[in-house]
Amino acid sequence: MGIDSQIVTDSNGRKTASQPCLEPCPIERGMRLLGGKWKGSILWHLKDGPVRFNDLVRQLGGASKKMVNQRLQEMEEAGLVKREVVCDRPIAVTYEITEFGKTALGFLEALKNWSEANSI
Amino acid sequence: MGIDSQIVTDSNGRKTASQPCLEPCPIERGMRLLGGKWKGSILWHLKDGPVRFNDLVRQLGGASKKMVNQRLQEMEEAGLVKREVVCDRPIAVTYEITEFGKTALGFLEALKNWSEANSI
DNA sequence: TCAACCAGTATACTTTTGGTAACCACTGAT
DNA sequence: ATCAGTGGTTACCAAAAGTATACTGGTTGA
Repeated sequence: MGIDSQIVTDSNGRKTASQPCLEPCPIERGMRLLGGKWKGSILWHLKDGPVRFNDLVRQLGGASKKMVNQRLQEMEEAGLVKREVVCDRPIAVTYEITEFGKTALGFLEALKNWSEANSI
Repeated sequence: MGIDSQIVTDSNGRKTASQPCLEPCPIERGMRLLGGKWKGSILWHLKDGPVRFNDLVRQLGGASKKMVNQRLQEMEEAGLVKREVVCDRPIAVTYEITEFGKTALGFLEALKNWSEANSI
C-alpha cells in the first residue's frame, strides 16, 4: 500500500495523495536493515561460513573495528547474523549468517551483479 | 575482487587479508547509488511513467521537498532518472525513469518482496 | 482579490553517521 | 619483559544526512 498511490483533487481544488507512501514503505524498511554502510558487505562475507571478528575487519579493509562491531550488533538484533563465543581462554568469537540472513543473499547478489554489469 | 578475500598468516605470525575488500566493493558501490534514504522509493514510484515533482513529494508522504529534490538531482547525475520541463508558462516538470534506471527495478522488487515476505 | 498551485530555494537547526585513538584484560611467542 | 595477538569498549570529534519553516515569482481558477 502506498506504493500504488494516486493524486486526487477534491471539490475545493486541493490536491492530496490518496494512498501516500506511509513513512516506511517496504523498500525503505528493507533498506533500513540492509542499506547501512558495510552491512551488505558484511553479510556477503559471511555467506561461506563463520568468520572471526578481526578477520572480518581485515577483509573489509577500510572499516574500523567500531563500525564493524556496531553493524554486527544491529544485524544480530535483526536476526541476520549470530554471534558465537567459540573459545573462552584466549577469547575467540565468530559471526555466522543465520537462515534468515541467507534469505537476503539473493537480493544482495542481484545488487552485486547489477553493479558489476553496469560498471558502477 | 576483495569479495573472495582470505586471511593469511605470514612467517612472523602476523595476519593480513590477501585480498582486502577495497573501499567500495560492488555491493557498497551499488548501495551508494540506491541505498540513500528515499532513493529506492522514488525510483519505484516512477516505474509506471513520468511523475511531476509535487506529486512525487505528496506520494512519498514524509519526505520534505528539499530531500526529494536533492535525491532527484543525485539520481539524475547518476543517470537513473531524467528531468523534463514539460511546459513553460505554468511551469511543469516531470521526472521519468531512464532505461538505465529500469535495470535497477529488478533488484528493488527483490528487496520489496523480501521485506514483505519477512514482514520487515 | 484571494487562495492554491507550480518548482523549487534559503536558512537554520538537530540527528545520525563515521572515524581516530586510546584503553581493557587476557594469551602466547620471542 | 615486550610485543602482537584476541574481542571488544569508551571518549571525542567532524561531517553528512535529514527536518522544519518560510520564501520566491509567477499562474490559475473561484
